[in-house]
Amino acid sequence: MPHSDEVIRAAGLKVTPVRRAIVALFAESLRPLTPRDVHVRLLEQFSRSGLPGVYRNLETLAERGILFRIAGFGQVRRYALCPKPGSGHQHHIICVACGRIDRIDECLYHDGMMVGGYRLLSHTMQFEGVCASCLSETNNGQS
Amino acid sequence: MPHSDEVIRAAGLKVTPVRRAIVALFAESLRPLTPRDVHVRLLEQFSRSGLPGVYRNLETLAERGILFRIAGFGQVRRYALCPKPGSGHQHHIICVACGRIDRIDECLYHDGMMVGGYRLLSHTMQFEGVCASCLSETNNGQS
DNA sequence: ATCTTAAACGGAAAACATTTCCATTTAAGA
DNA sequence: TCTTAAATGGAAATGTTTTCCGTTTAAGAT
Ligand SMILES: [Mn+2]
Ligand SMILES: [Mn+2]
Ligand SMILES: [Zn+2]
Ligand SMILES: [Zn+2]
Repeated sequence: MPHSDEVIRAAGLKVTPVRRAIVALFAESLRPLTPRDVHVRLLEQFSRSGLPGVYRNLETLAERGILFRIAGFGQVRRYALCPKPGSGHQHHIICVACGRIDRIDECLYHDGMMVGGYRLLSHTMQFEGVCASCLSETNNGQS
Repeated sequence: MPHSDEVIRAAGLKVTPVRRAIVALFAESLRPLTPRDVHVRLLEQFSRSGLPGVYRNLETLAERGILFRIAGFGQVRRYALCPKPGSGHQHHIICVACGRIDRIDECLYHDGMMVGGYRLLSHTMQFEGVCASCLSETNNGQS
């Protein structure tokens, strides 16, 4: 009924209850989710949800530009909703103090540019830092 | 006998035959090596080399600043020799045409700078592109 | 309202990379 | 030599992701 169906259908995918729930989950979530996160949440609604189905759906949704696959924080994969379906790659930063993950909108690299003698085709980055609220709390923001 | 012993000893580690061979391997290798790569090469000299020992050694050598651990190219870890023991982090680029991996020496990010409202503590990056020699071969170097 | 079929599904098992455990060996300093 | 903490190999565990396969289902056509 909500908005998820449109997105799924527009991507040329079947609208299934599981898939609808997954997209809704990301639409509501403020943070990237791991396959395990998604699976746990799905089990609340579908007692027989399987992890392979979750992986399949997340990959499919990423291929269709609905989700973005985040790698590089540990060996655990995460996915985030694309701001608009089909919008490009993303970069993220994790706060070492509170674990929060945010999307970084600026990027200093652009595909096509020359880097170390290579013509750049794609790039991924992972940042670690201290978020604004943790900075102010712990007062190690300056000096 | 060669230079490896000094490096190992200077790091406060025992000089064992396996460890000496590992450091020598990296000193001779022009490219980063996976734990599996290292293990295969070790088996040529030590028929009873174990993979856990390889992992242990690579991590130990990385902790001591002799090797640098490269993550983010697929789910396979790689290690490269640090230009000088204790030199900082590295970034790498892989050629999608020939698979070659090179170290990138310039970097546009610096820890301490502000990124997306966070104070940056560390960062990793992985680049994909086409290397100079593949660029000239396939003549898709310009426009 | 059925029929048909490719897509999607769940469950079990496999595939991999990495880690843990533990008993044995060994480098290095006394 | 002697002593001991560090290092080692092998087996097994871990944790994530993938593959296989038989069953179910969404969606378009009848
Ligand atoms: Mn970018
Ligand atoms: Mn850097
Ligand atoms: Zn924080
Ligand atoms: Zn190349």
